Amino acid sequence: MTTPTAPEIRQQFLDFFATRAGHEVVPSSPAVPHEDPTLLFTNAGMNQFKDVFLGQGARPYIRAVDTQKCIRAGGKHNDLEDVGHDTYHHTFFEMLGNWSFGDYFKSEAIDWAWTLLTEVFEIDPTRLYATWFEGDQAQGLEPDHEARDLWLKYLPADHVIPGNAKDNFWEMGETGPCGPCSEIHVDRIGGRNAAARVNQDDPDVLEVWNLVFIQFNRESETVLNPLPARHVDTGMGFERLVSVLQNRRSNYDTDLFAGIFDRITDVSGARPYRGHLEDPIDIAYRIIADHARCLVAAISDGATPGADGRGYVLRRILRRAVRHGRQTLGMERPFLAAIVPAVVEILGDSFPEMREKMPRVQEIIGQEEEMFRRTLDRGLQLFAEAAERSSDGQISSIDAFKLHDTYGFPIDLTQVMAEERDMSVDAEGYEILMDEARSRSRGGGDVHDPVLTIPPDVLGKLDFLKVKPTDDHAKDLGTPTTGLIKAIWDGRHLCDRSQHGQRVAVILDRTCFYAEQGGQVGDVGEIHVARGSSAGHDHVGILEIEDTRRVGDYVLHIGHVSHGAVATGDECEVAIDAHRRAAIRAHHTTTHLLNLALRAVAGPESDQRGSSVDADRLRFDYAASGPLDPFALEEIESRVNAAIAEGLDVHVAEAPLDLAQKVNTVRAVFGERYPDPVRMVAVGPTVLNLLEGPDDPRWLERSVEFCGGTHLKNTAEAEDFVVLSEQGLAAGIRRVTALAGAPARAARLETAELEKRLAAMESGSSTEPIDAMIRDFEAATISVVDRHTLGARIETLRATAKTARKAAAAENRGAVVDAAREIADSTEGDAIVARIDGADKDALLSAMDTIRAARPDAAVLLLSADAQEGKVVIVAKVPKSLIAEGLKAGDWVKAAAQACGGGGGGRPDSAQAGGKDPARVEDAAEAARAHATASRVS
RNA sequence: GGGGCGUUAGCUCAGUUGGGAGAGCGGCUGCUUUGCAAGCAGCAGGUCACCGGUUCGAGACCGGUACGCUCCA
Repeated sequence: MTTPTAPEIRQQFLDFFATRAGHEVVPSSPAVPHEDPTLLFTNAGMNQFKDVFLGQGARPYIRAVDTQKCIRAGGKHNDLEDVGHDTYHHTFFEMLGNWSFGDYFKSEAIDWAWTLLTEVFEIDPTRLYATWFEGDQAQGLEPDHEARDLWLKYLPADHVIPGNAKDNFWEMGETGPCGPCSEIHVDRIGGRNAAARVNQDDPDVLEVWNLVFIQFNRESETVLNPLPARHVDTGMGFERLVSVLQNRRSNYDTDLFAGIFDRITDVSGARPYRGHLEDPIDIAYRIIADHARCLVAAISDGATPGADGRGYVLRRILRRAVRHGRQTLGMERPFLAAIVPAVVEILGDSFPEMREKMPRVQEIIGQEEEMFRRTLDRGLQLFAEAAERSSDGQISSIDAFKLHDTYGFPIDLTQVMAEERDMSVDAEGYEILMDEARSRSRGGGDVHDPVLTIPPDVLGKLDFLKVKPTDDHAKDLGTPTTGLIKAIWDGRHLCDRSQHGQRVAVILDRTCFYAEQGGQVGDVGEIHVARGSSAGHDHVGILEIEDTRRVGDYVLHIGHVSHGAVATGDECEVAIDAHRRAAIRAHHTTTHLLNLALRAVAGPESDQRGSSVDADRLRFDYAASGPLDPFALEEIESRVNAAIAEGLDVHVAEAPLDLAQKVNTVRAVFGERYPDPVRMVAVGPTVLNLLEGPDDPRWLERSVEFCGGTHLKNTAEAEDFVVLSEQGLAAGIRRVTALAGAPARAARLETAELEKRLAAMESGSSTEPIDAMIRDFEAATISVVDRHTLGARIETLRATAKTARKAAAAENRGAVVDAAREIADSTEGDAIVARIDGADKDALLSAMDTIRAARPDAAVLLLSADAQEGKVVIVAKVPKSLIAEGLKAGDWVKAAAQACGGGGGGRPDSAQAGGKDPARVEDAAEAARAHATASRVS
């Protein structure tokens, strides 16, 4: 028998379920889940079907088979530190899976798994073991005898093993769908009974496949409810399967990794990979190969290394790979980008996006590696300082921790470097500090608002109660409508009624509210119950709606009862805040125009990466390698305004997805899944025009997007468009913030106001201080284009004002120094007290220098009254000889300052003070003279 | 999401208990020279990120904002 290759094995799996059992072959969802912010990375095959299990979504098929890109490197499943040290941990792996959505269950799933493993893959049946759930009394869970009995059809009793809740009861999270599971394990050795080694982390007896039977929803730690529909979710680790079928003892000894190892050998010049577990060089090989696969998968799906969230996880992975490459394989220069093609060579056929995005992936990895090099350089310097400080040959725990926590210098590197200097590191103290930091940063876990969503079993109940999906066709018009209250959800229960002050989510039979979706915020507004309920009660209630969300096909109106009470069955009048909606519509339509303008100005690579459409502004995030210059921003602003001036009609219609995607100008959002039929929003041409001639080059100048949002009827209604700012969000992602409609008009007014003031200053007809102008200018909400032009003019003014100020100060200082000379010449005694009005602190100190140059042995106290500013400045210096006689500068100025409503202090030889009452400056001078005399008498 | 650190001249960074904003490199000028980062002297260059507070007085202390780095989840 010839050894099958990895691609062959993958294909056999997909074919088996597709041809024998009618499964739909579904592509992997992205390894970076754009739609689910609660999840750092796709970490299991079920992620892309989560909405189905939650009862919030459906698919056109009830059986599916796929291979899913998975990353486990952050959050709950974190295998990062294990990778490299054993034969089977990965940060990136493929999960093969077959799925039943309310269709087949345990018996079919187990039969097919057995057939595939023993007949198609020809695994020796005596090497297979199966586990089943033994039940858990504490949680009130029954044993899964059904699964046990199904396995006993194929396996002898000593190969069918019971397992506890930890191993054999699968849960999606603390709450949510769950159920018993059954694992299949393979003994690589054979010819023995390995039952005792199952689930013992024995590298030769490993779990290959987990069959999960989802039949409950967990509401809380103690409450489990049966699900309306039961599902099957299976997951088989592809790399493990390949190692078994290729008869290798390590996942890393398969053709999934060989090509990557060869490439690392070429790039590093190190000796080839030998596959030893303890060998540092082989460990480095495994780490680099695994991490390279992970980085390629994540970055080609749109993630970028960064400072938080998934970006931070990627940064750590990259740094770990780079460190092992440098420390162990001796690669001084950036190398990781050069490994990428080897990864793409192996995985690119299964995941075409890797091939497509390869140049960009290499660019991002190259930049990040360069950045890490700078961090290391800085760390080296700080390490040297820390080593210098150490007196006992040990780097202190505080230094080690600070190097790590504040400067990102990894602890193991600190240890290596310490050893090179025959020093050690206080690792225990470091761990204590690290634990403290960890518990500090835990703390505030976000409290999610239970009213905002509805768990699957309650959704099932709604279905049972025949609450139909909300008809929200009226949302596009947004005009007031009437409806019936079908359900009230208080975050825990469905209620019949809700009273004044309560916060609830209300489901109506129909609504004109728009639920948050596609970046557009949900509507706010009011729901009035004006008449009695069907039961004839005579009551009135008002709901203030603060937010609108969608759960499955229901629209949730979230708010509190501000007056009276409301009950299910009530008829109500439904009205959104129409002014707010108008601003939102203007922002949404101009967001589309902005997207188009960006493509024209910044190039076709500037894909949308996020969007927020609110009443007071819009934000648009896009992929970009660098910032937009002022001319590009001006071009974008004027392109959008040109489309507004044209008065183009906005057409909205649904179209079959396959036809819609053929339209040449459509720009789909990366990683987004679109429904079929899809809703098209076209600015200019009608949807019919587009579908009839999808290749018409004229469309390329028009905006056409797949979008569920609410839009203007005609671009002219937007009136104006203003780009507020353009800034970097993360490496490779930039954000444009902009305004349209009324907020844009306000911005233009503000610009006009500033321009008027500026012009007055330029012509000399205004004496307004430039500093006030600059403050207002910086705080202003105005177009970035206007900011640029006004900014240049302000800069000119500022430079002029600065020169003038300096000249005035120099002149003043000249006059002050002249006065000082006179004082030096005309004053008797060795304690000089004199006034030089109109001098600021610096000028007064210059005067001081002048006098002391002429009279080195004299103590000098100078006062300056500034009637305009309303204050008095006092400085004093006393030579050593007079300090000895009891005259201290600090006391001296204090005595003077107190006489004119102030205070002050300083050293005995030099002090400064201030007073608040210029009218009493002569009193202050008198007090100073008195103090000088009195202090020296005593 | 929660911490830590940073932001001072064109660049790299000092700045002690709050009391006159500094160094090195770079720039300009002059001199001396002209073999490897030349030497000497002089000069210019700063809303100490921004806003508010405490104070007679803030680069420094307190609060907030922005940006950057970094750690943890």
